[in-house]
Amino acid sequence: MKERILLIEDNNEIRENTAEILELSAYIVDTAENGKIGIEKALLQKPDLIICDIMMPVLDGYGVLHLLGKNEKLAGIPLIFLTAKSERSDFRKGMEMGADDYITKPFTDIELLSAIESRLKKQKIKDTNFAPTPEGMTEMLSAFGEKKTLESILNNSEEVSFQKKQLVYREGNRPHMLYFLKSGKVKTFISNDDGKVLTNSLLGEGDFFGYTALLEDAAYHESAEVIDDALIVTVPADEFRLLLQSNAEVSKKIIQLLSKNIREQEEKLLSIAYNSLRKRVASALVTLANKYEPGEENPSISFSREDLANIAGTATESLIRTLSDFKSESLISIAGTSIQLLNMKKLTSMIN
Amino acid sequence: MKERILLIEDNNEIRENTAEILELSAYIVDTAENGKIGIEKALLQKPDLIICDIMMPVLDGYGVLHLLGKNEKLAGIPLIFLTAKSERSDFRKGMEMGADDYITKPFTDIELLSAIESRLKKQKIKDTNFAPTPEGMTEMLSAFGEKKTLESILNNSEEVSFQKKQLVYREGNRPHMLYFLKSGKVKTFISNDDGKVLTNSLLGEGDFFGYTALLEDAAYHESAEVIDDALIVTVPADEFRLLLQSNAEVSKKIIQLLSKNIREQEEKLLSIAYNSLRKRVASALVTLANKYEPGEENPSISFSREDLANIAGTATESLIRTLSDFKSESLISIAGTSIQLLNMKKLTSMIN
DNA sequence: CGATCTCTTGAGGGGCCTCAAGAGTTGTGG
DNA sequence: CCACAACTCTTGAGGCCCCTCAAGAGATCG
Repeated sequence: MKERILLIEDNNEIRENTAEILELSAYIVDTAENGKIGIEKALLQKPDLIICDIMMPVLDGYGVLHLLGKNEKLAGIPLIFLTAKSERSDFRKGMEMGADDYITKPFTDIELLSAIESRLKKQKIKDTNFAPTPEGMTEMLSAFGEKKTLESILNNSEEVSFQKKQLVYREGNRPHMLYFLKSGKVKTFISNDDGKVLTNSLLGEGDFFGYTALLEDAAYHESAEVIDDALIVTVPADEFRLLLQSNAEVSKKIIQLLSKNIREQEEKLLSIAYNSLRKRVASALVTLANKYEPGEENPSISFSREDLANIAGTATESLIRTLSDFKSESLISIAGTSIQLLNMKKLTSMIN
Repeated sequence: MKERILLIEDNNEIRENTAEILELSAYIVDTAENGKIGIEKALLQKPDLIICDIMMPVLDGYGVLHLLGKNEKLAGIPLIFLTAKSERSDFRKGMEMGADDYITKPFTDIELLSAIESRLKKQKIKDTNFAPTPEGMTEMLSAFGEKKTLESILNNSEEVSFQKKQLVYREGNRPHMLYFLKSGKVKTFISNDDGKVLTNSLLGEGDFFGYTALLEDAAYHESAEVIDDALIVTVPADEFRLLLQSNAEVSKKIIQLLSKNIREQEEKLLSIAYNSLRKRVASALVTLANKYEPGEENPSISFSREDLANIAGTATESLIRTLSDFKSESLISIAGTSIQLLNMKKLTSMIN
C-alpha cells in the first residue's frame, strides 16, 4: 500500500533533503541524479509518481517527459516538475507537453507533500474510471454520500501543526489546498524585487486563507508564513471545488468574502498612497488590536518590528521612530516586543 | 399609470432641482418644505412614494416616518430618506425605523432615479403578493419565463448615455444597479479626507462595474466617473441577484473575476508602497496603453494630468515632472494632452 | 475676449529612506 | 551552563525624493 516515488534531481543536497522528507512521509523513494538514470530506474521498478527537475545534465526534464510518453510501460505515470524560480516562464512548456504539475524551488514541505498527495489521489480516481467532466464530479460527489457542508469537510480534513516562521505556501507555486487556521497566527505577504515586503493580510483563529489562488486557478502571488505557532486544517483543492459547485450557499459566502476583501484593500491602497506614516502606524496598531484582542480597552500586541513595518508599508527604522513618538506622547507603552495601546480612542481618531 | 411622488425637503434649491429631475422623468411630483406640510399633502393625495429629508424644521424625517406608520391610509407607502453626507451614521436609525432606502446628498440623477425605480418595482411585486423569501424569488424567476442568461439581461436592460465628468455613482450611496460599459471610458476612485484621490480601476468597452457593493450588499465605498462619453447599460440589482442565484456558471465567473481583482490590487499595493514614482508612472502609462490601445506598438493615450496622477498615486506636479523626464529620455512624446509611448519595451522593463 | 480650468516650471522644505553602529535578546553547541 | 554567534531593536547622521505653494503660460468655453 506504500506508494513508490522516483525523484530525479541533479543537485545532491536538494535530492537528499527531498528524499528524506518523502521517506518521513512513508513513501518508498528511489533517486536518480539525471534523466537517463531516472528512466532506467523507472523501467526497473515502476513508480507510482515521478518528481523530476527540469534543468539537468545528460537528459533533462523535457526529455524524461518525452520518453515517458513513448514507453508503454511508463505511460500514465504522473510526473511533477521541479523548476527554479528563474525558470518559471518555462513551466508552460512543461505543462503543455503533459506534465501533471510543477513545484518551484525552493518549496516548503507541505507544498511538496500536498502536490504529491493530490496527484496520487487524482490518479486513483482516474484508475477507478470516474469521468473527469463536471458531470463526473457530481457523480463522484454522490458517490461520497450525502451533500457536503463546509463543516463536515473541515472535520474530515487533515490537521497540521506549524511552527513560528514556517512557510505554509510560497509565491509562484501552484495551490493544492485550502487552509483553515484553527489556532495561532499567520500572515500573507508579497515582496518586490528590491526585497521589500508588504503584509497583505493577517489571519487569526477561524480564518481561511490561500483561497484566491485556488479560485482564480493560478499560482500563488503571495506567500503565507506562520507568526505564532499554528494548527492548520488543510482541505484538498478538489474537495473545496466540489463544495463550491454543489453548494450555492457557499458560493454566495465566498462572493461576499471576496467583495469584502476588495473593499478593505482599496482602503489600504488609499492609506498607503497618501496617508502619513503616523497615520499608517496608528492604523496598523489599531487593526492588530481589533483583530487579535477584540474588546480590550488597553490591548497588548506582540509582533516583531519588522512585521509591523511591513504591515504599515514602511522601513523598520521608520516604524521604530514612530513608535518612539507614540510612546513619548503616552499613546502606547512598550515592554520588549509587546506594545500596549494606552489610548485607543486617540489612535483611532488619528486614522481619519 | 404615471406614478406620484411626494418630495419633502426644506432646502429650496435642492427641492426644486430634484423636483425638476423627477418631472423630466415623467413622475407626478408634489413638494413640501417640511414634514408637517408633507404629511398633510400625503393625506390629501396619496403618493406612490415619498422622498424625505431627515434634518428639517417643524417635523423631521423620523417624525414623518413615524406618522406614516401610524396612519392607516398612509401605511405601506415606501419612503426614501435623503441624508447629508455628515449625517450618514444616522441612517441606520432610519433604516431600523422602517425606511426603505436612503440617498446621501449630493446625489447623481441616476442614483436618485434608480433608487426610485427599484423601490417602486419592489412595491409592485409586494402588491402582487409574491413571497419575499428566496423561494418566492425563484418563483418570480420562473414567472419571468425561461432561464436567464447574462446576455439576455443585458439586451433587455436600459441603456443610458453619460457625458464626460458625469458621476455614475457616488461613494456612500446604496447600489441599485449593476453597470455595463458599452462604449466610452469610466474610472472608479476613492478619496481620503484630505481630498486626495486615488483611481482604483479603469474601465473600457465590455467591462462591468459597481458590482462589489452589490455583492457585499453595502454602500459604495468608491465613486465612478465618466472620463470619455459613455454608453452604459444599467441592470437592476434584483435581476443581477436572481441571475447569480439561478445560474451557477455566472457565480463561478464572478468568483474568478473577484479573485483576479484581488490579485491585481495586491500588486498595486506593493507598487504604491515601495516603488519609486518613476516606476509607478511607467506602470500607469503601460497599463493604460494595454487597456485602451492593445496591440499598438507606439500607443497614444489621452488623459488629464490629474487623472494620470491619481492612477500613479501622486501629486499632479510630480507626475508632470516625471513625464518631462521621460520625454527628455525619448521614452514618450507629448502633444497637448496626448502622450505617445515611444519605447514600450524600456517602459515595461522599468516596472520590475 | 475675459473667465476659468489645465498644464508647466521654480523654489523650498520636510518626511522618510538608507547606511551605520551599538545595545539588547535569543539561540546554540561544546 | 556559559560563551559566542546571530538576530532584533534602537538611535544617529545624512540626504534624496517628492509634496506643497506659487505663479505664469496655454487651452477651453460661454
